[in-house]
Amino acid sequence: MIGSPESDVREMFRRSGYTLTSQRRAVLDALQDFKGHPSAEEVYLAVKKKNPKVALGTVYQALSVLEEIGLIEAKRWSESPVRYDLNTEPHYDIRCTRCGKVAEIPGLKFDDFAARIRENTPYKVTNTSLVIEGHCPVCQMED
Amino acid sequence: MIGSPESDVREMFRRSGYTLTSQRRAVLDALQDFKGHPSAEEVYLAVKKKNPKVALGTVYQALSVLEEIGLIEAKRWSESPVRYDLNTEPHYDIRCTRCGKVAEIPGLKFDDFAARIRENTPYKVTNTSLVIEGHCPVCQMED
DNA sequence: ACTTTTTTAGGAATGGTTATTGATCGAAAG
DNA sequence: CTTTCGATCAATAACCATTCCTAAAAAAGT
Ligand SMILES: [Mn+2]
Ligand SMILES: [Mn+2]
Ligand SMILES: [Zn+2]
Ligand SMILES: [Zn+2]
Repeated sequence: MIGSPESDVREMFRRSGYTLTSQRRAVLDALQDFKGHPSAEEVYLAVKKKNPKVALGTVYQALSVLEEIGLIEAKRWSESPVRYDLNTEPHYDIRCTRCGKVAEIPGLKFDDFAARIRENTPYKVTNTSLVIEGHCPVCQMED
Repeated sequence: MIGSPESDVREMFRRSGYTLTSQRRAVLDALQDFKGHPSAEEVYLAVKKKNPKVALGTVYQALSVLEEIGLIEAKRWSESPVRYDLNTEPHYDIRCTRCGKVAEIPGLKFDDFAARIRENTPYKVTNTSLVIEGHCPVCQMED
């Protein structure tokens, strides 16, 4: 279920109490067109093509609303701005540390880390995420 | 082997080709005294107590040298500056998202992620790290 | 239509980190 | 010892991603 259909988008907004404004719609569309894992800046540039007066801050805000209501996910790597993912199904992404390209890793499934961790710490575990880096096929050729 | 003894420190520097300067020593000492997982800023403040004329940039530089030669490790969480760890044995740390405290999770061991990942992507996997967040016991009481 | 609330554009500000530069240190050679 | 010359340093400017601020615009409520 990549890229929720129109009705789902409306429903998510309705339930959250946020309004589906033209800017938020534009950000969502840009993300859809982009197909990859763009940064806020990249989303901004894409959105600006259709509506040149949208502000970068608005894109950041829209992204965080979209994330909050569960339509997109934010993913972080250490040497990169946050990247956004329309694919909210649980999956892992790997980022090339040479060219920055992000790719999905299909079929990779680990059993829940949180359970194991909970047995070993008095902390209440609220979030775990596996950060994966490497070299993409193209960049490997430069070795 | 937490906090390598003097001879090890010297050996690591010798092999790397970097020189063990008084500033780098001071940064290492500060890290030792601190005992936790301090940020560059915190290391800087600690170092300044004994030598008020060190610059923040020098601390950043020293930390990256120490990391490069393998005496310390840098760890990242999303809402925090990089934190440094004298404990270079493989282990996991959890960070409280409310108060920022970082604690080690002893006895937690996952089998190598990289192998599993490699089977599912054409990327050459160079690095994986598990980011863990939660609420510490103290902060849990505020619930 | 009027009022209240939410969202936006534009731009300034922030925080963590890196880059630049001229001064200083320090090991090795003479 | 001195001189030399690269490594390192302090100080400070620059950088980048992101957040914050504010007045204006848009949307929602009545
Ligand atoms: Mn993805
Ligand atoms: Mn640790
Ligand atoms: Zn690449
Ligand atoms: Zn806490």
